[in-house]
Amino acid sequence: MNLEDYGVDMWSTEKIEDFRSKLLAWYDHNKRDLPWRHTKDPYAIWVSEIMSQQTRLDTVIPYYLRFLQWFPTIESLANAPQDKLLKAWEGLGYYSRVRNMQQAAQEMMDKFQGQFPQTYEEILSLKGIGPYTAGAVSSIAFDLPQPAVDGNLMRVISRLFEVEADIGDPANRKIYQEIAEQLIDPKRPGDFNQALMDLGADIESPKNPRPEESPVKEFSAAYLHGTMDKYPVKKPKKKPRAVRFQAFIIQNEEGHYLLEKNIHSDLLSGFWHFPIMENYQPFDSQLDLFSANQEGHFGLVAENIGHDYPNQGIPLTSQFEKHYNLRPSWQEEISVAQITHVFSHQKWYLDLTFGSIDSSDENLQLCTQVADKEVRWVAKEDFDSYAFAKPQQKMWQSIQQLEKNKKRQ
DNA sequence: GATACGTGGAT
DNA sequence: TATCCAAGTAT
Repeated sequence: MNLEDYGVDMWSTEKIEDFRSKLLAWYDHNKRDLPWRHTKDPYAIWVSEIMSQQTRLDTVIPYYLRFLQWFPTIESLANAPQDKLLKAWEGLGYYSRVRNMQQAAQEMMDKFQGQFPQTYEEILSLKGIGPYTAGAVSSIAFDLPQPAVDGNLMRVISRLFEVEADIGDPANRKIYQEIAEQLIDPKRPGDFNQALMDLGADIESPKNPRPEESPVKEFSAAYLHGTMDKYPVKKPKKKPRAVRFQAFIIQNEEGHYLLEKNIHSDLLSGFWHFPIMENYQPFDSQLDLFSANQEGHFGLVAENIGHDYPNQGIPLTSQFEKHYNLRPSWQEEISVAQITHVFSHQKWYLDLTFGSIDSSDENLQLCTQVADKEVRWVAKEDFDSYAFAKPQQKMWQSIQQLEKNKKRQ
C-alpha cells in the first residue's frame, strides 16, 4: 500500500521517534488505572479486550472482575455451560462475543495444548479475534510490535495526518493500520497502543475534544491547520428498522410462566423469553405506539391483518394456539402493556397479551413437546437463575408493575 | 462490502 | 426526545 495515494505525508524517522517519546511520557503520568493493566496474563487481557469492544469501560470493569472469578482459566471457560456463559454476559450486549470466546478457548485446548497462542497469526486465527484484538493481545501480553487499530486509533491518526478515509468503512481500516505500523514503538508496543487509545478516549474524543491539551498537538495536522472539526470522516448510521411483536404472557394453574428459549434467531440467541410472534399489522413507525394503541383494541392488536404478509388475516392468538399447541383462556380486557426496545439495527414494539391455562386442559402436556421449540414452565421465584436480555427484563418489569397496580385497587 | 449484532451514557 | 457513540467481528 502506498500511503501517498491517500494523501498521507508520512513523517521522518526522527519525527516518529519524537512522537513516540512525547506520547509515552504523557502516558506514563496520565494512564488510566484499569484492572487489566495490572496483569500480563494473556487470558485476562483477552477477556478485557473482548468485553471492551463497542462497550464503555465503566460498564466493563465489574463484568470483567466477575468473569475472571467465574472462569479463571482457559479450561474453565472452554468447559462452561452455556447458561452460565450467558449469565456472565447478561446486560453487556453483543452476546456472540462470549460464544465465540468459548469456541476460541476450546480451540486453545485442542490445538495449543491449553495455552494461549503466542504469535500474531495464531492469535488472529481464533474465533472472535479480529485484527484489533489480535494486535491488542499481541502487543500488551507478548510485546509484539503489532498495532491495535480501534476507533480511537483511527480517530487520532485521522487528525494527525488529515486522513479523509471514512473510519466507518471497514475497508479503510488497512490505511490506518499501515500508518500505525510505522508509528508504533517497537520497544513498548503495548503501552504505545494503549496510550493512543487513552488519548482518543479523552483528550481526542469524538465530541468536544480538547486538542490544546494533547501531548502531541504539534504533530497533528488537523490541529495546526484548524481543521479538527473535519476529522475523522464518518458517515451517519442508519436508523433501526421498526419491528412489531405480540408477546404472550401465559400462566398455568400453578402460576408458572411459559418461557421459550431463542434457538432460531441470531439476535439474543440462547436467551429465554416470553413467547413472541411478529405482528405484521402495518403501523406508522413515526407515530408513538402508545397513542396508536389508544385508538386500537384487543382484536386489532392481536390480528395479523397486514397485506402480503405470512398468515395474513389470521389472529395472532390463533397462530399462537396452533404453534404452541395450547388453548389459553385469553384475558378479555385490553390491559395490554406496551414495551419498546432499541437495538443497534432494530426497534421493537411489543404488545403484551395475557392468557391462562387450566391444568385440566388436555393440551397442557403437549406444550413442552412442540417441534422446533424449546419451552418450559417457570416459577417466577426461579427467574433469577435465568439469563434474560433487556426486552425480556422490560416485559417482566412491566408485568410486575401491572400486578402492583391491581393490588392497590 | 454492507449488514447483523446490544446496551447505556452523554448531549 | 433524538442522535451519537464506545477498545469490532463475522458473514
